[in-house]
Amino acid sequence: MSRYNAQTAEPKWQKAWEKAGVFAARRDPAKPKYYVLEMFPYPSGTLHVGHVRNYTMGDVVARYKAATGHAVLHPMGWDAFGLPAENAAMERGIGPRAWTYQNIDAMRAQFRTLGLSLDWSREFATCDPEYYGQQQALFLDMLEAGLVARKNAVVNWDPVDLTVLANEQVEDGRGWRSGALVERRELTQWFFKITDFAEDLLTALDGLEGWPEKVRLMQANWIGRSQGLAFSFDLSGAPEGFERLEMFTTRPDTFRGASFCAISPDHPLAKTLEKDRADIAAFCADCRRMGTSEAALETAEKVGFDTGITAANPYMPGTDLPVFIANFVLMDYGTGAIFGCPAHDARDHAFATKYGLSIIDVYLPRQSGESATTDAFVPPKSEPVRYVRAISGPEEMTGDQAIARAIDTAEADGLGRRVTQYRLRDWGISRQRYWGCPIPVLHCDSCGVVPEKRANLPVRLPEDVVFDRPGNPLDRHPTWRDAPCPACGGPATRETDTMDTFVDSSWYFARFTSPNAETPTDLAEADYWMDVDQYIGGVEHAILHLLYARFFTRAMARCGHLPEGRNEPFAALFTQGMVTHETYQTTGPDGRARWHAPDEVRHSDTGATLADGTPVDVGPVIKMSKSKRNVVDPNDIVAQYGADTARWFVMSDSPPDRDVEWTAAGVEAAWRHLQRVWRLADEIIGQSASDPSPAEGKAALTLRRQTHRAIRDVTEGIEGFAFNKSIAQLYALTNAIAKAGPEAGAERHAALRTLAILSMPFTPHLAEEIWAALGCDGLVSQAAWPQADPAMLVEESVTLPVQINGKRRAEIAVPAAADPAAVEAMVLADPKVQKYLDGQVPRKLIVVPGRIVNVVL
RNA sequence: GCGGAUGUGGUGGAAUUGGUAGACACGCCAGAUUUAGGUUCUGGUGCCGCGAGGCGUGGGGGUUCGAGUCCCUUCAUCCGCACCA
Repeated sequence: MSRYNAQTAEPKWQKAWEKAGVFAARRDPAKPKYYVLEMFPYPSGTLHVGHVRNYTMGDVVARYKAATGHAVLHPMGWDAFGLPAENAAMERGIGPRAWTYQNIDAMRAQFRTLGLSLDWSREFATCDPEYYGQQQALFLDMLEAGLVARKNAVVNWDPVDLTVLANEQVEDGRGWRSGALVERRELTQWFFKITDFAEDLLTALDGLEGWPEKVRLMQANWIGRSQGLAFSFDLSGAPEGFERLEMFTTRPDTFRGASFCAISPDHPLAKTLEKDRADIAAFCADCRRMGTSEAALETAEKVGFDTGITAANPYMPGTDLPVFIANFVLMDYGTGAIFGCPAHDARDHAFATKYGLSIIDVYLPRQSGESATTDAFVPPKSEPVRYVRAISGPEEMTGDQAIARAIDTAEADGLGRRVTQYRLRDWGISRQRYWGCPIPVLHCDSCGVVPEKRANLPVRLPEDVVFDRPGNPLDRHPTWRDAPCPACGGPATRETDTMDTFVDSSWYFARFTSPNAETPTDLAEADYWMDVDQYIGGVEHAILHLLYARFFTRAMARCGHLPEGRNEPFAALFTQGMVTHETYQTTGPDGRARWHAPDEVRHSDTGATLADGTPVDVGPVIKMSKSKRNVVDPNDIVAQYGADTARWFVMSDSPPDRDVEWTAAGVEAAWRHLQRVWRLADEIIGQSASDPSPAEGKAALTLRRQTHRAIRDVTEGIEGFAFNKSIAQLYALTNAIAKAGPEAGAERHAALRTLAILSMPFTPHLAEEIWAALGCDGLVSQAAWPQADPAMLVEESVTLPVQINGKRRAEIAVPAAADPAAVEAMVLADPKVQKYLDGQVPRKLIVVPGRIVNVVL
């Protein structure tokens, strides 16, 4: 009996696939196309088991689609720009470019050992000048199409690292790396005008039926469309130029409950006031400091500063509403100014209580009619309430009805207009960093901002840079920075900001359709392959990456780089779960906790210990992370067990969208199963060679039925992204073949052939090995997927459970085709049923054909 | 606070969508072979009960001939978003 040796078999088949060019994507008019894509990896340098799971999922789909007659595109590339390369440059003196390409080489080699059905001929990295040069061309096209804007934006500036920080890089008002107090700085930045597409990006979500509902909802909330009224109140006591205060509200029905107005500390009025008033300046400074920390924001008390200015509410003649500067008003949303209605908004209520402002009911509960003095009364807008201070309309209305009427009235009175407001903001893409795609524009003293000539693309990143001090090395690289103005030829300087790396990942899927084109895409290729039929990746990209990609397909279509109307990049999206592992901890002599890697820990009946016997605390099962050291290196697994074992394990047990716990026992089980399949194949092939008995008889027929059921169920599992169920069915088929024994004759041989094809998407190397041993032609990776024969799926006889008053009391065997009346007779004749009947006549007899019988007494 | 999910054996999870709850796997128990590679094979394994039988899908109620599945209510856990006017 031979043993299956993954270490020799796997490289052998990988070479065979490569030699035959099995996975090269080819346009084929005779076949439907299928584009399957997993989110491309960042080349950190090491593959982790999360990658193995993610890419195996895509591989299962790709291999299955190829077997079912599709022209498959399944490419791979590298999301290669980004900050870690610069950090590496600073920490170890290796250039970002060298570091990145070295990582790519290492990871590609690791990927190769997994036996993924990837078309490597299309590989590229986003830091290849051939790629980012086309991205620069896209930028220029979008600039011409009016989709790019240049405007000021406030950023978190780290004065020590000389860099902009993301919100999450600011901790307690300090930079995460430098610890320096973060400043708010206004910079002129480049923006993509994603808000131009806000409405379309929102409404088109309805058509994305292949997306998880959860992700669609998150995107809808992010875009945040709301209808409301834009209006203004006249101010008294305000500085010149601020005679009116522009506001936006979604609840104009509560106008007559207004008791104050509030503006953001960043509002132009606040900024004007703070110039002459030290107390206001101090208050605003306080608010801004708070704004940098999320935790502080959450717990922050609502505070305001009474400016002494008042606003006149036209719907409450004679009242003067005090105007506050308040820490809870956002400049980024609406106009940065609100009116407060304490009776019907919890936050306004808290604010009014604190500053002794009046609380005026606009509407009351229909039944109790109680006033809202202790708590804000905020019923759903669809619920009818009793209006006591409506702008117009009957006493009883829903909030929605009252809002519509209030808007109509305000428009008729010339006091405001109906507007649609979005939460979505334009996408700022400027990054003050080196390792990114240069923005292809120059700044000329006489011509202003000038786009680079297309002939000069790509604007390459200079290679002779050093990271010996903070800041962007492009800023201090005169031979790169200084260049002739493309318009007048005079002296000019290059834009030294580079693009957000989300830009790189917003169109790579389109580039894969024609990775060598002289333009961003080849329209004919894009027309054939796009959109991506199945996209797979982590839910952490549910908002930004996916929204930006959706924006880019629209922008590219407008610029002629994608076929018109092909606006959605991903027809179907699947968000996979993470790989988790137990954590292991000991307490060192210094009293500090230490984390331990799984391979340092020994398990026995008495508990977990280190090699030297030190007891180990087994902690919770959490996402694998370097800091907790609960990681498993795929290299080790592949070297020890082979790629098929790793693939089989990560696809089994847990549904793909849930987390899966990596356990040594689970890997062992996968490995044992694959060995068992091989032993079984070995035995059957040996026997059928000497004894090719015909596949008749009962055992053969049973096995044939089981085989066809397996075809149906494994296929269903793959189609439904329930790979764990497919795996369970493959286990069941293996058990069935083993159980059938030699009396099933040649049927075992046929079942084994089917098993080889059905398991090919999961364990392709072993499948090839069996396929070859069976003497089948060609590669199983190119074999056609089997079809379940409907005749083999129906049973001739079924066992029906019999319930008496809903409790299962007996079973009867009936022919599958038996009609209900015959079944009824058989049930009543059954001795066990008669025992329970005890002479009574059933009131009712329910026969669900093929399912169940219920006798009601 | 708002929004969304998820709760099934010792464990991961199945359940034809209202029709035999626990497929498949891990683990465990018993037996066989005496296995040299990380054995393999057979049988058993929801809980209580010696048994007939009873109970059982987070808890409580309801609809139904029949509920893991539908409705109401409640608890727990997880995720997303957020001073969004």
